Amino acid sequence: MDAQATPAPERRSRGRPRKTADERDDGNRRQALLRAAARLFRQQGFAATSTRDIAAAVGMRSGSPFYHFENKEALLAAVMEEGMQRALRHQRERMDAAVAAAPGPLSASECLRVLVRGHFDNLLGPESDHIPVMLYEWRWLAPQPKRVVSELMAEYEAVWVPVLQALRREGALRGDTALARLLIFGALNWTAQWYDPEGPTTLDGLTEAALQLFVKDME
Amino acid sequence: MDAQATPAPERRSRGRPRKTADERDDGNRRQALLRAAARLFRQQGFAATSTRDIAAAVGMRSGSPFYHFENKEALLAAVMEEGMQRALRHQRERMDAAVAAAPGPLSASECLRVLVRGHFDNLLGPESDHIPVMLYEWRWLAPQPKRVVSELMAEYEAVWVPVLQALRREGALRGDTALARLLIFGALNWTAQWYDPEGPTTLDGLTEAALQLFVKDME
DNA sequence: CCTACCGATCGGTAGG
DNA sequence: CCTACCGATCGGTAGG
Repeated sequence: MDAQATPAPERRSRGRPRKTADERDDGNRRQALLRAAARLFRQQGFAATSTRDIAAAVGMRSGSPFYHFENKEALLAAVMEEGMQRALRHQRERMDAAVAAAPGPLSASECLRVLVRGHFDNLLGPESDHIPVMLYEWRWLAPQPKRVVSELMAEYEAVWVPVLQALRREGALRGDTALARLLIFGALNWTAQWYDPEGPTTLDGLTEAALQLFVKDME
Repeated sequence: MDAQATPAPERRSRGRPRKTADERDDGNRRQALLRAAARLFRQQGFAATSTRDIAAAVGMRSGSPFYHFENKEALLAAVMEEGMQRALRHQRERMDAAVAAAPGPLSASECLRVLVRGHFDNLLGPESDHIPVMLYEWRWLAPQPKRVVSELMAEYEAVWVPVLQALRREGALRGDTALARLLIFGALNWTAQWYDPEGPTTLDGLTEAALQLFVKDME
């Protein structure tokens, strides 16, 4: 069964047109794989997505993703790490922009609004597959990248802590702030399950709904 | 490769001890499969759990689950349907008990407390694998059971609607109640990702934290 | 990055 | 419910 008549490896011209130099070898093939992996891991989950699916999505053959990534887990790790890096950058940019635009210092609830709105961008905006993958496919991450991504997540969440504590001092938030933070992130992260960008609610509207729910004494 | 010398099917005595009459044929084998499936689907996800894993968990051979269930999807559907039926029953019992125990009528925030506390039982209590499976493996459910389970979920959520509307009338909740409900369920459902029953927080404590976060003007 | 594989595993079935 | 399978698919690799 193994041995069979193999046709001579004749040099037939490829079906697909040859790629020009700047389409190839950019390392943008790697980027294309990452984007496709993020989308498919989100749609179907890590376990149900084959490396063949990912290869096909970018026009490669089944073995080729392994030229760019050591294995399937490494692809997942790269998706999550890139997602978290981008989310962190976006969080910083939004916060800096809000501080720069405000006439005076930002109130704690204004800070929270900026953080929540930015989180919705990271979670639900365009090119936002990476973060839902990180949240919902976490169990498949190998121990080593798990530590790396955990630290990035801690960094992301650390920005929220003083904001929540300030709200608590104002009386706009009650109870344990650590539990409040976990519950708030739950409410926000769960939107990835039901939010429809085509629906009537905008990300700004969603942000207001969240603030009305979490923060007391809002004018 | 297919044809090979098959040893005569001699009647050798089984390695496992024979089961007594009341251990067998109860339909409790079906129940055992459901429990094992719920646990494994929760731990590893639907796609990564093999029917062999489930069979082995209850001491069956690889083909035997298909004597009880038509296919793997039917097992998942049964886990979710049973989980939702039990959750609904538990919700009704808790609510009835609270009404019976109270001296007067229940306030809206007292109602919400009962609902939240019961939801944590359904999600995090003992024998609570079914509901997290339903929440997190939803995408694998076939269209027909999806309709069935959807209706059960709608029934479960419908109990919350008048409670949230009453809170809104009191001023204890602001903004759109439909959005508030989705955000609240998100906060509650996400606890399945991080809550540790061995940790310092009890389900009662978690309930209080949730009510402090969601409900304004709590004494 | 493709070709041509391999060994392992999986859902499911026929027949008893 | 077990035995003994099957066809399909999967992650990954050697060699170019």
